[in-house]
Amino acid sequence: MGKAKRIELSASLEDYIEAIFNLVHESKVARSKEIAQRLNVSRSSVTGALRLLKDKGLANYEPYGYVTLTDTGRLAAAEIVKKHNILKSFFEKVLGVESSLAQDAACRAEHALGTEIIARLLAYIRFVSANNKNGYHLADEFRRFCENPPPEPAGPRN
Amino acid sequence: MGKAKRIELSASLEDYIEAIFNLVHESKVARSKEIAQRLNVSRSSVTGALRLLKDKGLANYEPYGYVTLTDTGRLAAAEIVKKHNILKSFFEKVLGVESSLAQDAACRAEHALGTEIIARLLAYIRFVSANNKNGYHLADEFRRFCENPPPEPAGPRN
DNA sequence: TTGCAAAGTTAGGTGCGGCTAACTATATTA
DNA sequence: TAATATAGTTAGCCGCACCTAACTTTGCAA
Repeated sequence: MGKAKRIELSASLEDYIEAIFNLVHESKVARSKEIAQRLNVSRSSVTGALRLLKDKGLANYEPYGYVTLTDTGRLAAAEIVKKHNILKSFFEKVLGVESSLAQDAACRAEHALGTEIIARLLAYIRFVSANNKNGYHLADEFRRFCENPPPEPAGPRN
Repeated sequence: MGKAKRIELSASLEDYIEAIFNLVHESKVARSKEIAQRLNVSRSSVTGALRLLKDKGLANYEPYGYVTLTDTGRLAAAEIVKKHNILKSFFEKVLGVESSLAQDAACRAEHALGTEIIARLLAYIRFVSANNKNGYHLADEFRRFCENPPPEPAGPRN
C-alpha cells in the first residue's frame, strides 16, 4: 500500500516527462514546440513521444492541444527531477564541479542510478553540510585536498 | 600529441569492448559465445557488434576466429574499465553501498559520466582513505550519520 | 576419416528513437 | 473574414540493438 506500481520508462521518455514537468511548472502548460526546443529534437519526435506517454497514462494529450501530466505522470516526473537535483547538488557541493557541467552530468546519470544510490547521495550531501556547521568544513577540506594532493603510493603510471 | 582522437562509442559497444577486455585478461582470448554469455545477448548480436568494432579499428576480428583488441581498442577499454572501477569503489567505500549493487550501478553509470566527474570521484576516494589514516574515519563517520541522521529542517514531506 | 555437436554466421524481422518533407489545423492580423 | 504564418501531425525513412531460425564452419571422437 502506498506503493504505486512502477512504470518502466526509457531514458528518452524520462527526458520527455521531465521536460513537460518543468515546462508546466514554468508556464502552467507545455507546448509541443517548447518540448522540442528543450530536448533538441524535432517537433515530430515530440508528437510520437506524447502519444506514447498518453498510452502509458502519464500525459494528458490530445492532438493540437496543450500538454499536462496525469497524477501518475507527475509522480514519475517528480522522481526523475528529484534524482536530477540530488545528482547536481552532489556534483557541485560535494565534488566541487562547475555548475553547468554538474547540470549536464546529472542529465545523463539520472537515468542510470537507482533509488538506493540516490538516497545515499542525498545522505552524503546532508552529511557534508552538517559537517560544514562546526569548525570542520568537509567540502573545503576536499577542495584543498584536490589542489594539493598527497603523493601517489609510487608504482608505474596508472 | 599523446592525445589520441576519441572514438565515439555507444553504451552498447562500450559494453562489448569492456567484456572483450576482461575476457582477454582472463583467458588470453575472447570467444564469441563467452561474450554473449557475459552480456546476456544472442550470439548473432555479438557477431554484429564485432563487425562494428572491427570497422572502427578497435577489435581484431576475423569470422570464426578468436577475438582480441587492437591497441586503440585496448586504450578505449581501459578507460571504460577504469570508470567502472572508480564508480564501484566510490559506491562501496564512500557511500557504503553493498558490493553487488555497487557493481550493478557502476555498469550503468560508467556510460553516462565524463572524465572530469570520474577524476573527482577518484580524488574523493583518495580523500576519504587519506582521512582514514588519522584518528578521524570519514567513512565510518558517514555510516554513523546514516544510521542516526539529524532531524530534518522541518517543513512538509519532500 | 567421417560424422556430429558446438560455435559462429546469415537472413530476415522487431521496436525504439530519431529525422525530413509535406500536409493540416490553429492563430494572428490586415 | 480572408490570407498567411506558426504549430502540430502524418508519412515514410534511417540506424541501432536486439531477436529467432536456419545455415555454415570447425573441432573432436568414434
